[in-house]
Amino acid sequence: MGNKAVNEPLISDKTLRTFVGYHLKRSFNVIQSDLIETLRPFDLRMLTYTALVLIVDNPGLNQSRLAQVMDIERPNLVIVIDELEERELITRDRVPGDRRSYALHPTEAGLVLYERTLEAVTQHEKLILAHVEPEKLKDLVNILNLIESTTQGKVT
Amino acid sequence: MGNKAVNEPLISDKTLRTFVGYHLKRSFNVIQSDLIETLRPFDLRMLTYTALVLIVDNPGLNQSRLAQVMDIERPNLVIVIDELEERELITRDRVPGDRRSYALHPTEAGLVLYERTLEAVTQHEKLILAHVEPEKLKDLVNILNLIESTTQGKVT
DNA sequence: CAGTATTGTTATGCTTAATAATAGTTATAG
DNA sequence: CTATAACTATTATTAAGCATAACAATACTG
Repeated sequence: MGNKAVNEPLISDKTLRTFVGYHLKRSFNVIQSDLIETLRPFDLRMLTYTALVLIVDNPGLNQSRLAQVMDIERPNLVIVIDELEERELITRDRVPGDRRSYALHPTEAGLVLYERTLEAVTQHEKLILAHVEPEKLKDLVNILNLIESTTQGKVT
Repeated sequence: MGNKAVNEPLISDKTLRTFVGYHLKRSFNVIQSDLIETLRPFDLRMLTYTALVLIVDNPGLNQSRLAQVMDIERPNLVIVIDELEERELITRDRVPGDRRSYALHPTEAGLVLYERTLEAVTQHEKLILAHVEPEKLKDLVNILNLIESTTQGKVT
């Protein structure tokens, strides 16, 4: 009997807590863990999911542009696109004007998966943020947009 | 002449923007990029820096406890501690009561590096967040704390 | 046409993070 | 007191995420 915690001296992260980045990381970790679990049944990782969503929302875009928007290097996108193509969720279509690049389009299966995951992800995020007032979430996003705009402006 | 952007069709991430996690990640990336650059001159990575700070703030803690607070697995902490020890920034001291564990303490050099990096990191974060009102940063941290508290409560 | 830029790709390395298995040590149950 | 369980640190291995260098095919430009 007796709580185990009595043996565990409390650790202070007071210095780290003075950094906004530390709080951002910890909060993101909570959301990310949930997202990974949410995507698991669909056999999607965060990157492949992000790519799928962007391809559905912007059919016909090429890999360079997609990598730019996703803020990753082109080489890293290749395996993501490979995977989506192998699973027949998207197609790499040659574009008449430029034989170097591919136009990326979702397949029917891709669209179906998009719809189903969108619903699941939306639902899960709603659940995990249920205890935060909607008003505060709006404020949060507004402030985060301010921080984002420090460097990034690659997306409409 | 002529803006290059006319050739680049605008890409929409409107679906992703409906997710708070997406904004969290993008904001964190801005801060993280800056932090990595800030730590580079000190030859510290984020993990080693975090460990150093926590050891300075909580001298004598052991690796299990530290891993718990840092939210990583114990095996992953070993190399971090190895590196800090090799650079003589911390010591692994045997504890009289329990010959299994080590008590981690900062060395003089560790304390000095701690002070110097703390100043640099604080300064850099202040700069990168200069265009966000202090009031909003306070709100931000409060809301992030709410989100953090969803799952995590390992730290004082 | 010659030289340069772009697209996609391969190869490679680094950082972060997880799991499995192990040795040494401590705690506990019978 | 001995067998078993639990804990600490470690090694090895794996995978995700992200970066750079180099390259072939194609397109652009002076």
